[in-house]
Amino acid sequence: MSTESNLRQAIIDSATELFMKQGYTATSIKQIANAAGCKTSSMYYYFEGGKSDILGAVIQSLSFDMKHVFDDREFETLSDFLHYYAEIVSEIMPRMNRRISWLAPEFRKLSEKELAHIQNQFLDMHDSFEQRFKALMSDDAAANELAWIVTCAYLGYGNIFFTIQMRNREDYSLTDFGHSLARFLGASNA
Amino acid sequence: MSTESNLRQAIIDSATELFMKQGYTATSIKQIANAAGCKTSSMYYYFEGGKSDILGAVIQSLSFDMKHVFDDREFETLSDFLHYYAEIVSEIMPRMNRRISWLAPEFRKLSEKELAHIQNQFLDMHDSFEQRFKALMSDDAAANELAWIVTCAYLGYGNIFFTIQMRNREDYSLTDFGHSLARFLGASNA
DNA sequence: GTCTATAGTCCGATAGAC
DNA sequence: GTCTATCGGACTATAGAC
Repeated sequence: MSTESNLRQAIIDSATELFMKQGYTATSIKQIANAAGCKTSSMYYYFEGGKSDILGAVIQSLSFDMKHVFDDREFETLSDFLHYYAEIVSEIMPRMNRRISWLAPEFRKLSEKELAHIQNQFLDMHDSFEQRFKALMSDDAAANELAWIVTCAYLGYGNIFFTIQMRNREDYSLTDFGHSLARFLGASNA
Repeated sequence: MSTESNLRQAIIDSATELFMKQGYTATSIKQIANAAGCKTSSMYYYFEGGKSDILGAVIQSLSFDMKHVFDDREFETLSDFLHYYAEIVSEIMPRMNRRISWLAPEFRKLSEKELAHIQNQFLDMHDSFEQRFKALMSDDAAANELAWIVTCAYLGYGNIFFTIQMRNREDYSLTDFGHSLARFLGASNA
């Protein structure tokens, strides 16, 4: 079917998995080669720039697909949407967070293009909220602000409870968090 | 005055700075030694376990001191407190975020004790909010929820705008964010 | 306590056979 | 395209002089 290289994709997939587990610096090209089923020298055929070229390819392959999740749904109130979103995001975010948390210490090394690619994932999340909120609130500026609050709140939850692995207090699930948010912010629409 | 070792503290300080700049894995013990003004072999006198022992010492030295900032202030409403906090946190959080963001990919390597030490920093932030909110709201359970929302929201802002270095849209400052939060959540008290 | 010297390992990368 | 073989360098850690 496809004439695209299997090995190239195998390298990207293996590298993605290893970077998520160990971080970029802690992962050696030998580990990537082993996981991809080839020798380190073979990787230089597809990635002339070596390890950093692989990093670039991995970043370009990251995509979160936030928007399409509720493109076909309509909501009557802000509260309805936020409660519905609380359920949806509980499924999506753990994976999303796992995919990018290892990147934080590497930002200094990234090219403009790679950095912009990651940033756009966050902007997409904000814009996805903003578009919804504008349909449910009369004040466009307020919809923009609220979209930032919700984005920051959810990504902060991800930061604390996934990245930091904070589990030693009574459980406070992502779903619980979402519904709390809906309750407090939903009132602002009235 | 103090009979404590100067070199030991110099190693911790140098390591802290380098870890913040480059991350733990990317920092070599030679770099730490150079910055501390000694040789790598000397570090093994104070840190028998080598590099990972230094990491432990650095983590133990991290402290954010959130509470005392407004221990002597009283607020009449939730909104008053959140608006005041918006200003305070703008000064504190950039430094706080810089101090811990490099740690994220290292959590797998940490001991129970070191992990708990970091987690307690977040719990302290939440508890600091919760205590305030209980004095300003009638519902204790709601105060707890709101404290999580605010904590997650602020640490999410830090994640996005400091760690991710997202600056390519129109400015949305930490102070702006705080006041937006105060406006939306302050209404919940009425 | 701090040093010099060095052991031993792993790293990223390249040359060249097939 | 993928391999074997190998280079020079950087790394963590240790031994032992002072």
